[in-house]
Amino acid sequence: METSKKRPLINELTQGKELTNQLKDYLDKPMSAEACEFLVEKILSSYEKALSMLNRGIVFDESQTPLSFGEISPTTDVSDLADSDSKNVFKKRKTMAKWSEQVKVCSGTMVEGPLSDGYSWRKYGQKDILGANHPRAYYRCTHRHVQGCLATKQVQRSDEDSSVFEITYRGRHTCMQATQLSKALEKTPKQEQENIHVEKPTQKTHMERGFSFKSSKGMNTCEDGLFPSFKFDSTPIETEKLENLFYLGCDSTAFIAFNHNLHNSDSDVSEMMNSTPNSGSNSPMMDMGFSLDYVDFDGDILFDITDLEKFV
DNA sequence: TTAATTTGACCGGG
DNA sequence: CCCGGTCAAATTAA
Repeated sequence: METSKKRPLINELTQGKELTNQLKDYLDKPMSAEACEFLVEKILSSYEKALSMLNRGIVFDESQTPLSFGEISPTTDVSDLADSDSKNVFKKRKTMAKWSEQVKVCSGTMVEGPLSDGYSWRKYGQKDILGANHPRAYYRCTHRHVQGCLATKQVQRSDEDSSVFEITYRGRHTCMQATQLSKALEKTPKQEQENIHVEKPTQKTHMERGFSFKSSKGMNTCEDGLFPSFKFDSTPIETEKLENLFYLGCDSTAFIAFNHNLHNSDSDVSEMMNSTPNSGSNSPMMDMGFSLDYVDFDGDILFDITDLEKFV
């Protein structure tokens, strides 16, 4: 690998390591969930960027305001959380991971299927941007309403080189993609499957369908409607990438897994912060059985708290 | 008939 | 008020 590409990679990994050390130091001390979440957020962000560089040979990252370590204080009071849920949501928006990649279209083959970056996206808007020759397309995770996954991306054709697309991702996926989901169910013992709790939200009409565990057609598709056909000039994607899809509760409270093997007696609603960058087929999460519950985007918890007790 | 895309309206921040 | 981002009704694709 050329040095020019190695450097940012090393930096990213180093930052990940330092942040992890920070988190480790804080483990024994009283630490607010918020601060913890923030740190984990940064760590995952680092690794994601690094992986992205490796996977695609792509490059670049801007955006993320550099982390000032002083911001994270173990003394940050948990009581802050109690009175400021709305503030937290606001902060969440601002601190949400954001990173960019430049993807070059393979000029020859126009026969290739639609681009897949391993996730399924749904286009929700397109805008002409001031000073840009091409419009910007907006995508959100297909599972937004079903699983509350807040990940989005923007795609914009480069002005200079129209074979280059700049893709800006915002927020990590908290959803389980279809492939992940079926895999999880395969490995979940029958009895535990029956315990999987499905809450049907009643407050939001667009969520009334509830969570579906059966694999339906179309769930595997990863459309990228803006670009009917092109592929990466660097090859690796798919399987390896797909193994890394399952992130829980990194950016948001949107998707929470409650595990009965965990004892959270002293915390009421404890978010599990658990990324499972497993390379094999068995993630710890998958093996233990869990329930999936809704939380709405604004942070309102939609499931009945009494249901929760069955699982903790 | 359902799911995805298109596209103008809408909204909030600067 | 302008601009970028999102919503949602209408339209098209599956």
